[in-house]
Amino acid sequence: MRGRSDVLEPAILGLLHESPMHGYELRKRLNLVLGSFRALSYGSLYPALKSLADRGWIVGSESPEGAPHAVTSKRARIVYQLTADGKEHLQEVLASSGPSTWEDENFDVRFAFFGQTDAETRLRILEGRRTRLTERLEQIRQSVARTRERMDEYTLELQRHGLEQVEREVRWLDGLIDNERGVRRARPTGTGRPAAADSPAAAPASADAARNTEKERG
Amino acid sequence: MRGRSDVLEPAILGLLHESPMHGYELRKRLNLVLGSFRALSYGSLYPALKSLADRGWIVGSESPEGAPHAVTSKRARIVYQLTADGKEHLQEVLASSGPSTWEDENFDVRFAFFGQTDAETRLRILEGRRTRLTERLEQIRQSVARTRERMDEYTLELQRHGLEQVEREVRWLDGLIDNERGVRRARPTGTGRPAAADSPAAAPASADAARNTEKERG
DNA sequence: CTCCAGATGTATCGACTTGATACATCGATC
DNA sequence: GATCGATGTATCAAGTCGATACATCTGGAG
Repeated sequence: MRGRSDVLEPAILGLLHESPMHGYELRKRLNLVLGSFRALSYGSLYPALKSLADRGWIVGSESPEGAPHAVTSKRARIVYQLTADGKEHLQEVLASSGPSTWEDENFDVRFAFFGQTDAETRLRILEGRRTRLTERLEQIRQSVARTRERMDEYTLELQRHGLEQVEREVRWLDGLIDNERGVRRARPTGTGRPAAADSPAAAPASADAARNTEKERG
Repeated sequence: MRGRSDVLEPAILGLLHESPMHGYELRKRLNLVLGSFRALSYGSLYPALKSLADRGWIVGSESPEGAPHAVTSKRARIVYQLTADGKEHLQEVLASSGPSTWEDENFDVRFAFFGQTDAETRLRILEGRRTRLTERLEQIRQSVARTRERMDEYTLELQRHGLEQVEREVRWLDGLIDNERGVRRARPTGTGRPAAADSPAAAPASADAARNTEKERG
Protein backbone atom coordinates (compact mmCIF):
# COMPACT_ATOMS: atom_id res chain seq x y z
CA MET A 1 0.00 0.00 0.00
CA ARG A 2 2.92 2.34 0.37
CA GLY A 3 4.17 2.15 -3.21
CA ARG A 4 3.12 5.08 -5.33
CA SER A 5 -0.43 4.47 -4.27
CA ASP A 6 0.03 7.79 -2.59
CA VAL A 7 -1.09 8.86 -6.00
CA LEU A 8 -3.95 6.51 -6.55
CA GLU A 9 -5.83 6.75 -3.32
CA PRO A 10 -6.20 10.51 -3.08
CA ALA A 11 -7.25 10.56 -6.71
CA ILE A 12 -9.94 7.97 -6.12
CA LEU A 13 -11.21 9.71 -3.02
CA GLY A 14 -11.17 13.03 -4.79
CA LEU A 15 -13.25 11.74 -7.65
CA LEU A 16 -15.70 9.93 -5.42
CA HIS A 17 -16.17 13.14 -3.49
CA GLU A 18 -17.67 14.68 -6.58
CA SER A 19 -20.09 11.81 -7.09
CA PRO A 20 -20.42 8.07 -6.43
CA MET A 21 -19.07 5.89 -9.17
CA HIS A 22 -18.27 2.33 -10.11
CA GLY A 23 -14.88 0.99 -11.07
CA TYR A 24 -15.14 1.20 -14.81
CA GLU A 25 -16.20 4.80 -14.81
CA LEU A 26 -13.68 5.64 -12.15
CA ARG A 27 -10.97 4.37 -14.41
CA LYS A 28 -12.26 6.36 -17.34
CA ARG A 29 -12.48 9.59 -15.39
CA LEU A 30 -9.14 9.00 -13.77
CA ASN A 31 -7.45 8.45 -17.09
CA LEU A 32 -9.12 11.58 -18.36
CA VAL A 33 -8.21 13.81 -15.47
CA LEU A 34 -4.78 12.41 -14.78
CA GLY A 35 -4.46 10.93 -18.21
CA SER A 36 -1.84 13.35 -19.34
CA PHE A 37 0.73 11.95 -16.99
CA ARG A 38 -0.56 8.79 -15.48
CA ALA A 39 -2.13 5.57 -16.64
CA LEU A 40 -4.33 3.54 -14.40
CA SER A 41 -4.91 -0.14 -14.91
CA TYR A 42 -7.46 -2.43 -13.34
CA GLY A 43 -4.64 -4.31 -11.75
CA SER A 44 -4.09 -1.36 -9.46
CA LEU A 45 -7.58 0.13 -9.37
CA TYR A 46 -9.49 -2.82 -7.95
CA PRO A 47 -6.98 -3.68 -5.24
CA ALA A 48 -6.94 -0.01 -4.28
CA LEU A 49 -10.73 0.07 -4.05
CA LYS A 50 -10.71 -3.02 -1.90
CA SER A 51 -8.09 -1.55 0.37
CA LEU A 52 -9.99 1.71 0.72
CA ALA A 53 -13.15 -0.20 1.55
CA ASP A 54 -11.29 -2.27 4.13
CA ARG A 55 -10.22 0.88 5.88
CA GLY A 56 -13.77 2.15 5.88
CA TRP A 57 -13.22 5.19 3.69
CA ILE A 58 -15.53 4.04 0.95
CA VAL A 59 -18.41 1.59 0.66
CA GLY A 60 -19.57 -0.32 -2.37
CA SER A 61 -23.26 -0.93 -2.98
CA GLU A 62 -24.70 -3.24 -5.57
CA SER A 63 -27.97 -1.40 -6.13
CA PRO A 64 -27.51 1.59 -8.43
CA GLU A 65 -29.53 4.75 -7.94
CA GLY A 66 -33.33 4.81 -7.89
CA ALA A 67 -34.39 1.86 -9.98
CA PRO A 68 -37.48 0.72 -8.12
CA HIS A 69 -38.90 -1.82 -10.51
CA ALA A 70 -36.97 -4.85 -11.74
CA VAL A 71 -35.49 -6.88 -8.91
CA THR A 72 -33.04 -9.19 -10.59
CA SER A 73 -30.98 -8.75 -13.73
CA LYS A 74 -29.30 -5.35 -13.93
CA ARG A 75 -25.73 -5.87 -14.84
CA ALA A 76 -23.40 -6.46 -11.97
CA ARG A 77 -21.99 -3.15 -10.95
CA ILE A 78 -20.66 -1.88 -7.69
CA VAL A 79 -21.14 1.79 -7.01
CA TYR A 80 -18.65 3.20 -4.54
CA GLN A 81 -19.15 6.26 -2.39
CA LEU A 82 -17.31 8.03 0.39
CA THR A 83 -18.17 7.32 4.00
CA ALA A 84 -18.05 9.99 6.69
CA ASP A 85 -14.62 8.72 7.65
CA GLY A 86 -13.60 8.86 4.04
CA LYS A 87 -14.64 12.48 3.70
CA GLU A 88 -12.76 13.34 6.83
CA HIS A 89 -9.65 11.58 5.59
CA LEU A 90 -9.92 13.30 2.23
CA GLN A 91 -10.04 16.69 3.92
CA GLU A 92 -6.88 15.84 5.82
CA VAL A 93 -5.15 14.75 2.67
CA LEU A 94 -6.24 17.84 0.76
CA ALA A 95 -5.05 20.11 3.54
CA SER A 96 -1.58 18.58 3.61
CA SER A 97 1.24 20.32 1.78
CA GLY A 98 4.44 18.63 2.89
CA PRO A 99 7.47 17.67 0.81
CA SER A 100 5.79 14.61 -0.63
CA THR A 101 3.26 16.83 -2.38
CA TRP A 102 6.10 18.48 -4.29
CA GLU A 103 7.18 15.30 -5.93
CA ASP A 104 6.35 14.67 -9.55
CA GLU A 105 3.31 12.48 -9.57
CA ASN A 106 2.01 13.53 -6.22
CA PHE A 107 2.06 17.10 -7.35
CA ASP A 108 0.14 16.30 -10.49
CA VAL A 109 -2.63 14.66 -8.52
CA ARG A 110 -2.79 17.42 -6.00
CA PHE A 111 -2.96 19.96 -8.78
CA ALA A 112 -5.75 18.09 -10.49
CA PHE A 113 -7.77 18.46 -7.31
CA PHE A 114 -6.82 22.03 -6.51
CA GLY A 115 -10.47 22.90 -6.91
CA GLN A 116 -11.13 21.11 -3.64
CA THR A 117 -8.15 22.65 -1.87
CA ASP A 118 -8.03 25.96 -0.04
CA ALA A 119 -6.02 28.87 -1.39
CA GLU A 120 -3.32 28.78 1.23
CA THR A 121 -2.54 25.12 0.68
CA ARG A 122 -2.50 25.67 -3.06
CA LEU A 123 0.09 28.37 -2.73
CA ARG A 124 2.27 26.33 -0.39
CA ILE A 125 2.23 23.38 -2.76
CA LEU A 126 2.99 25.51 -5.79
CA GLU A 127 5.91 27.19 -4.06
CA GLY A 128 7.26 23.95 -2.67
CA ARG A 129 7.07 22.44 -6.10
CA ARG A 130 8.89 25.38 -7.55
CA THR A 131 11.72 25.08 -5.06
CA ARG A 132 11.91 21.38 -5.77
CA LEU A 133 12.28 21.96 -9.49
CA THR A 134 14.85 24.67 -9.01
CA GLU A 135 17.02 22.29 -7.04
CA ARG A 136 16.66 19.69 -9.74
CA LEU A 137 17.63 22.24 -12.34
CA GLU A 138 20.84 22.95 -10.52
CA GLN A 139 21.71 19.28 -10.32
CA ILE A 140 21.04 18.71 -13.99
CA ARG A 141 23.19 21.69 -14.91
CA GLN A 142 26.09 20.45 -12.84
CA SER A 143 25.75 16.96 -14.17
CA VAL A 144 25.71 18.18 -17.75
CA ALA A 145 28.61 20.53 -17.22
CA ARG A 146 30.67 17.78 -15.64
CA THR A 147 30.23 15.38 -18.56
CA ARG A 148 29.72 17.56 -21.59
CA GLU A 149 32.96 16.48 -23.18
CA ARG A 150 32.26 12.79 -23.26
CA MET A 151 28.76 13.05 -24.74
CA ASP A 152 27.84 12.63 -28.36
CA GLU A 153 25.67 15.28 -29.93
CA TYR A 154 22.38 13.47 -29.70
CA THR A 155 22.80 12.70 -26.04
CA LEU A 156 23.66 16.32 -25.52
CA GLU A 157 20.57 17.44 -27.37
CA LEU A 158 18.46 15.12 -25.24
CA GLN A 159 19.87 16.62 -22.09
CA ARG A 160 19.52 20.15 -23.36
CA HIS A 161 15.95 19.40 -24.21
CA GLY A 162 15.27 17.90 -20.79
CA LEU A 163 16.76 20.93 -19.14
CA GLU A 164 14.54 23.22 -21.13
CA GLN A 165 11.51 21.19 -20.14
CA VAL A 166 12.19 21.79 -16.51
CA GLU A 167 12.92 25.46 -17.02
CA ARG A 168 9.65 25.79 -18.83
CA GLU A 169 7.88 24.07 -16.01
CA VAL A 170 9.29 26.51 -13.53
CA ARG A 171 7.98 29.38 -15.61
CA TRP A 172 4.60 27.71 -15.72
CA LEU A 173 4.58 27.50 -11.95
CA ASP A 174 5.57 31.15 -11.73
CA GLY A 175 2.51 32.06 -13.74
CA LEU A 176 0.27 29.98 -11.53
CA ILE A 177 1.79 31.39 -8.36
CA ASP A 178 1.27 34.92 -9.62
CA ASN A 179 -2.32 34.08 -10.30
CA GLU A 180 -2.89 32.64 -6.86
CA ARG A 181 -1.33 35.70 -5.27
CA GLY A 182 -3.38 37.99 -7.44
CA VAL A 183 -6.56 36.22 -6.46
CA ARG A 184 -5.62 36.36 -2.82
CA ARG A 185 -4.89 40.06 -2.97
CA ALA A 186 -8.02 40.86 -4.92
CA ARG A 187 -10.23 38.68 -2.75
CA PRO A 188 -8.69 38.49 0.70
CA THR A 189 -10.97 35.73 1.93
CA GLY A 190 -10.05 33.38 -0.85
CA THR A 191 -13.41 32.53 -2.37
CA GLY A 192 -12.02 29.52 -4.12
CA ARG A 193 -12.10 31.01 -7.56
CA PRO A 194 -9.06 29.59 -9.36
CA ALA A 195 -8.36 31.88 -12.29
CA ALA A 196 -5.58 30.78 -14.53
CA ALA A 197 -5.83 29.58 -18.10
CA ASP A 198 -4.73 32.41 -20.32
CA SER A 199 -2.28 34.23 -18.14
CA PRO A 200 0.65 35.45 -20.22
CA ALA A 201 3.16 33.35 -18.33
CA ALA A 202 1.27 30.09 -18.40
CA ALA A 203 2.95 27.54 -20.57
CA PRO A 204 4.43 24.09 -19.98
CA ALA A 205 3.10 21.05 -18.21
CA SER A 206 3.61 19.67 -14.77
CA ALA A 207 6.48 17.57 -15.94
CA ASP A 208 6.38 14.57 -18.16
CA ALA A 209 3.10 15.87 -19.37
CA ALA A 210 0.81 14.31 -21.83
CA ARG A 211 2.27 10.98 -22.58
CA ASN A 212 -0.42 8.40 -22.34
CA THR A 213 -3.75 10.13 -22.84
CA GLU A 214 -5.41 7.79 -25.20
CA LYS A 215 -5.96 4.68 -23.20
CA GLU A 216 -9.63 5.30 -22.86
CA ARG A 217 -11.24 8.41 -24.09
CA GLY A 218 -14.66 8.76 -23.06
CA MET B 1 11.61 -10.22 -20.16
CA ARG B 2 8.92 -8.75 -22.30
CA GLY B 3 7.97 -5.92 -19.96
CA ARG B 4 9.51 -2.59 -20.80
CA SER B 5 12.88 -4.21 -20.96
CA ASP B 6 12.69 -3.33 -24.60
CA VAL B 7 14.13 -0.17 -23.17
CA LEU B 8 16.75 -1.60 -20.89
CA GLU B 9 18.45 -4.11 -23.08
CA PRO B 10 19.22 -1.92 -26.07
CA ALA B 11 20.48 0.73 -23.70
CA ILE B 12 22.83 -1.70 -21.99
CA LEU B 13 24.10 -3.08 -25.27
CA GLY B 14 24.53 0.41 -26.64
CA LEU B 15 26.62 1.48 -23.69
CA LEU B 16 28.72 -1.66 -23.66
CA HIS B 17 29.43 -1.12 -27.31
CA GLU B 18 31.27 2.04 -26.39
CA SER B 19 33.38 0.28 -23.79
CA PRO B 20 33.23 -2.65 -21.36
CA MET B 21 31.84 -1.83 -17.96
CA HIS B 22 30.66 -3.32 -14.70
CA GLY B 23 27.20 -3.03 -13.22
CA TYR B 24 27.72 -0.09 -10.94
CA GLU B 25 29.19 2.08 -13.63
CA LEU B 26 26.61 0.92 -16.12
CA ARG B 27 23.93 2.14 -13.79
CA LYS B 28 25.59 5.50 -13.35
CA ARG B 29 26.04 6.06 -17.06
CA LEU B 30 22.56 4.86 -17.80
CA ASN B 31 21.04 7.22 -15.30
CA LEU B 32 23.11 9.99 -16.79
CA VAL B 33 22.28 9.34 -20.40
CA LEU B 34 18.67 8.30 -19.96
CA GLY B 35 18.38 10.01 -16.63
CA SER B 36 16.14 12.74 -17.87
CA PHE B 37 13.29 10.38 -18.45
CA ARG B 38 14.12 7.06 -16.98
CA ALA B 39 15.42 5.68 -13.72
CA LEU B 40 17.26 2.43 -13.52
CA SER B 41 17.46 0.37 -10.37
CA TYR B 42 19.65 -2.60 -9.54
CA GLY B 43 16.57 -4.72 -9.31
CA SER B 44 16.20 -4.44 -13.04
CA LEU B 45 19.81 -4.00 -14.06
CA TYR B 46 21.26 -7.19 -12.63
CA PRO B 47 18.52 -9.50 -13.89
CA ALA B 48 18.84 -7.86 -17.28
CA LEU B 49 22.60 -8.44 -17.31
CA LYS B 50 22.09 -12.06 -16.37
CA SER B 51 19.51 -12.51 -19.08
CA LEU B 52 21.76 -10.92 -21.69
CA ALA B 53 24.63 -13.15 -20.63
CA ASP B 54 22.40 -16.22 -20.83
CA ARG B 55 21.59 -15.37 -24.41
CA GLY B 56 25.26 -14.99 -25.20
CA TRP B 57 25.20 -11.32 -26.10
CA ILE B 58 27.51 -10.26 -23.33
CA VAL B 59 30.08 -11.96 -21.13
CA GLY B 60 31.18 -11.03 -17.65
CA SER B 61 34.80 -11.41 -16.61
CA GLU B 62 36.13 -11.10 -13.12
CA SER B 63 39.61 -9.86 -13.98
CA PRO B 64 39.63 -6.13 -14.70
CA GLU B 65 41.98 -4.71 -17.27
CA GLY B 66 45.75 -5.21 -17.15
CA ALA B 67 46.54 -5.89 -13.50
CA PRO B 68 49.27 -8.46 -13.80
CA HIS B 69 50.55 -8.59 -10.23
CA ALA B 70 48.34 -9.36 -7.25
CA VAL B 71 46.37 -12.54 -7.63
CA THR B 72 43.79 -12.40 -4.90
CA SER B 73 42.10 -9.43 -3.29
CA LYS B 74 40.94 -6.79 -5.77
CA ARG B 75 37.40 -5.97 -5.01
CA ALA B 76 34.84 -8.23 -6.58
CA ARG B 77 33.77 -6.67 -9.82
CA ILE B 78 32.41 -8.15 -12.97
CA VAL B 79 33.26 -6.36 -16.16
CA TYR B 80 30.83 -7.01 -18.97
CA GLN B 81 31.53 -6.73 -22.66
CA LEU B 82 29.76 -7.48 -25.89
CA THR B 83 30.33 -10.78 -27.67
CA ALA B 84 30.37 -11.09 -31.44
CA ASP B 85 26.75 -12.23 -31.26
CA GLY B 86 25.96 -9.28 -29.08
CA LYS B 87 27.43 -6.83 -31.57
CA GLU B 88 25.46 -8.42 -34.33
CA HIS B 89 22.27 -8.25 -32.33
CA LEU B 90 22.92 -4.64 -31.45
CA GLN B 91 23.31 -3.76 -35.11
CA GLU B 92 19.98 -5.37 -35.85
CA VAL B 93 18.31 -3.49 -33.06
CA LEU B 94 19.86 -0.19 -34.12
CA ALA B 95 18.74 -0.71 -37.69
CA SER B 96 15.11 -1.33 -36.73
CA SER B 97 12.63 1.50 -36.98
CA GLY B 98 9.21 -0.08 -36.57
CA PRO B 99 6.19 1.22 -34.65
CA SER B 100 7.61 0.18 -31.31
CA THR B 101 10.46 2.63 -31.73
CA TRP B 102 7.92 5.46 -31.91
CA GLU B 103 6.59 4.81 -28.47
CA ASP B 104 7.54 7.05 -25.61
CA GLU B 105 10.33 5.35 -23.77
CA ASN B 106 11.55 3.31 -26.67
CA PHE B 107 11.94 6.45 -28.67
CA ASP B 108 13.95 8.11 -25.94
CA VAL B 109 16.41 5.26 -25.83
CA ARG B 110 16.74 5.09 -29.56
CA PHE B 111 17.33 8.80 -29.68
CA ALA B 112 19.99 8.59 -27.02
CA PHE B 113 21.86 6.18 -29.27
CA PHE B 114 21.25 7.96 -32.54
CA GLY B 115 24.98 8.43 -32.77
CA GLN B 116 25.28 4.73 -33.49
CA THR B 117 22.39 4.68 -35.96
CA ASP B 118 22.52 5.41 -39.67
CA ALA B 119 20.93 8.52 -41.11
CA GLU B 120 18.10 6.75 -42.87
CA THR B 121 16.95 4.94 -39.76
CA ARG B 122 17.18 8.13 -37.76
CA LEU B 123 14.88 9.88 -40.17
CA ARG B 124 12.38 7.04 -40.22
CA ILE B 125 12.22 6.96 -36.45
CA LEU B 126 11.85 10.71 -36.14
CA GLU B 127 9.04 10.78 -38.68
CA GLY B 128 7.28 7.80 -37.19
CA ARG B 129 7.48 9.43 -33.81
CA ARG B 130 6.08 12.62 -35.21
CA THR B 131 3.11 10.86 -36.74
CA ARG B 132 2.56 9.07 -33.48
CA LEU B 133 2.45 12.31 -31.53
CA THR B 134 0.18 13.95 -34.05
CA GLU B 135 -2.34 11.18 -33.61
CA ARG B 136 -2.14 11.55 -29.87
CA LEU B 137 -2.67 15.27 -30.20
CA GLU B 138 -5.87 14.69 -32.09
CA GLN B 139 -7.15 12.31 -29.46
CA ILE B 140 -6.38 14.68 -26.64
CA ARG B 141 -8.11 17.51 -28.43
CA GLN B 142 -11.24 15.47 -28.98
CA SER B 143 -11.22 14.24 -25.44
CA VAL B 144 -10.86 17.74 -24.06
CA ALA B 145 -13.51 19.16 -26.36
CA ARG B 146 -15.95 16.44 -25.37
CA THR B 147 -15.62 17.10 -21.66
CA ARG B 148 -14.70 20.74 -21.34
CA GLU B 149 -17.99 21.63 -19.67
CA ARG B 150 -17.68 19.26 -16.75
CA MET B 151 -14.12 20.16 -15.83
CA ASP B 152 -13.05 22.54 -13.12
CA GLU B 153 -10.53 25.18 -14.01
CA TYR B 154 -7.46 23.51 -12.60
CA THR B 155 -8.14 20.24 -14.37
CA LEU B 156 -8.62 22.25 -17.53
CA GLU B 157 -5.35 24.04 -17.03
CA LEU B 158 -3.61 20.73 -16.51
CA GLN B 159 -5.02 19.40 -19.75
CA ARG B 160 -4.22 22.58 -21.63
CA HIS B 161 -0.72 22.36 -20.32
CA GLY B 162 -0.37 18.73 -21.34
CA LEU B 163 -1.61 19.55 -24.79
CA GLU B 164 0.94 22.27 -25.16
CA GLN B 165 3.69 19.90 -24.07
CA VAL B 166 2.88 17.56 -26.89
CA GLU B 167 2.59 20.37 -29.42
CA ARG B 168 5.98 21.59 -28.33
CA GLU B 169 7.40 18.15 -28.72
CA VAL B 170 6.14 17.95 -32.27
CA ARG B 171 7.86 21.21 -33.05
CA TRP B 172 11.04 19.87 -31.53
CA LEU B 173 10.83 16.87 -33.80
CA ASP B 174 10.23 19.13 -36.77
CA GLY B 175 13.47 20.89 -36.02
CA LEU B 176 15.36 17.63 -35.73
CA ILE B 177 13.84 16.28 -38.93
CA ASP B 178 14.80 19.43 -40.79
CA ASN B 179 18.30 19.03 -39.53
CA GLU B 180 18.53 15.41 -40.61
CA ARG B 181 17.23 16.31 -44.05
CA GLY B 182 19.62 19.21 -44.32
CA VAL B 183 22.54 16.99 -43.43
CA ARG B 184 21.44 14.40 -45.91
CA ARG B 185 21.11 16.93 -48.67
CA ALA B 186 24.41 18.57 -47.89
CA ARG B 187 26.24 15.28 -47.42
CA PRO B 188 24.49 12.65 -49.52
CA THR B 189 26.35 9.73 -47.98
CA GLY B 190 25.37 10.57 -44.46
CA THR B 191 28.70 10.91 -42.70
CA GLY B 192 27.11 10.48 -39.35
CA ARG B 193 27.41 14.07 -38.29
CA PRO B 194 24.29 14.84 -36.30
CA ALA B 195 24.00 18.61 -36.20
CA ALA B 196 21.24 19.92 -34.04
CA ALA B 197 21.56 21.90 -30.83
CA ASP B 198 20.83 25.50 -31.62
CA SER B 199 18.49 25.23 -34.55
CA PRO B 200 15.78 27.88 -34.31
CA ALA B 201 13.00 25.36 -33.98
CA ALA B 202 14.59 23.15 -31.39
CA ALA B 203 12.84 23.32 -28.09
CA PRO B 204 11.02 20.77 -25.91
CA ALA B 205 12.02 17.34 -24.72
CA SER B 206 11.20 13.91 -25.92
CA ALA B 207 8.15 13.78 -23.73
CA ASP B 208 7.96 13.57 -20.01
CA ALA B 209 11.45 14.90 -20.04
CA ALA B 210 13.66 15.56 -17.16
CA ARG B 211 11.86 14.18 -14.22
CA ASN B 212 14.23 12.04 -12.31
CA THR B 213 17.73 13.19 -13.10
CA GLU B 214 19.27 13.27 -9.71
CA LYS B 215 19.33 9.69 -8.60
CA GLU B 216 23.04 9.40 -9.16
CA ARG B 217 25.09 12.08 -10.69
CA GLY B 218 28.50 10.61 -11.08
C1' DC C 1 -36.13 -10.11 -35.95
C1' DT C 2 -31.71 -11.99 -35.33
C1' DC C 3 -27.11 -12.04 -34.74
C1' DC C 4 -22.87 -10.23 -33.64
C1' DA C 5 -19.36 -6.72 -32.97
C1' DG C 6 -18.15 -3.54 -29.65
C1' DA C 7 -18.90 -0.89 -25.42
C1' DT C 8 -19.60 -1.66 -20.54
C1' DG C 9 -18.35 -4.01 -16.32
C1' DT C 10 -15.68 -6.86 -12.63
C1' DA C 11 -11.71 -9.38 -11.70
C1' DT C 12 -7.14 -11.90 -11.81
C1' DC C 13 -2.43 -13.36 -13.38
C1' DG C 14 2.42 -13.26 -14.78
C1' DA C 15 6.19 -10.61 -15.70
C1' DC C 16 8.42 -6.64 -14.44
C1' DT C 17 10.06 -2.43 -11.57
C1' DT C 18 11.04 0.28 -7.82
C1' DG C 19 13.09 1.51 -3.39
C1' DA C 20 15.15 -0.24 0.39
C1' DT C 21 18.32 -2.82 2.19
C1' DA C 22 22.18 -6.25 3.24
C1' DC C 23 26.74 -7.11 2.71
C1' DA C 24 31.55 -6.02 1.68
C1' DT C 25 35.79 -3.36 0.26
C1' DC C 26 38.23 0.78 -0.86
C1' DG C 27 40.03 5.78 0.12
C1' DA C 28 40.27 9.64 2.37
C1' DT C 29 40.50 12.70 6.30
C1' DC C 30 41.54 13.54 11.21
C1' DG D 1 43.37 3.48 13.14
C1' DA D 2 38.83 4.60 12.84
C1' DT D 3 34.93 6.46 10.91
C1' DC D 4 32.49 8.19 6.80
C1' DG D 5 31.24 8.01 2.21
C1' DA D 6 31.81 6.18 -2.42
C1' DT D 7 32.16 1.86 -4.88
C1' DG D 8 30.37 -2.69 -5.82
C1' DT D 9 27.15 -6.99 -6.14
C1' DA D 10 22.86 -8.78 -4.97
C1' DT D 11 18.07 -9.72 -3.15
C1' DC D 12 13.23 -8.83 -1.39
C1' DA D 13 8.56 -7.14 -0.46
C1' DA D 14 5.29 -4.31 -2.38
C1' DG D 15 3.18 -2.63 -6.10
C1' DT D 16 2.25 -1.84 -11.21
C1' DC D 17 1.17 -2.76 -16.06
C1' DG D 18 -0.80 -5.16 -19.95
C1' DA D 19 -3.30 -8.87 -21.24
C1' DT D 20 -6.88 -11.50 -20.63
C1' DA D 21 -11.12 -14.06 -18.96
C1' DC D 22 -15.73 -13.72 -18.32
C1' DA D 23 -20.36 -11.66 -18.60
C1' DT D 24 -24.03 -8.32 -20.04
C1' DC D 25 -25.94 -4.66 -22.63
C1' DT D 26 -26.68 -2.01 -27.11
C1' DG D 27 -26.97 -0.67 -31.91
C1' DG D 28 -27.02 -1.66 -36.34
C1' DA D 29 -26.47 -4.74 -40.70
C1' DG D 30 -28.66 -8.21 -43.10
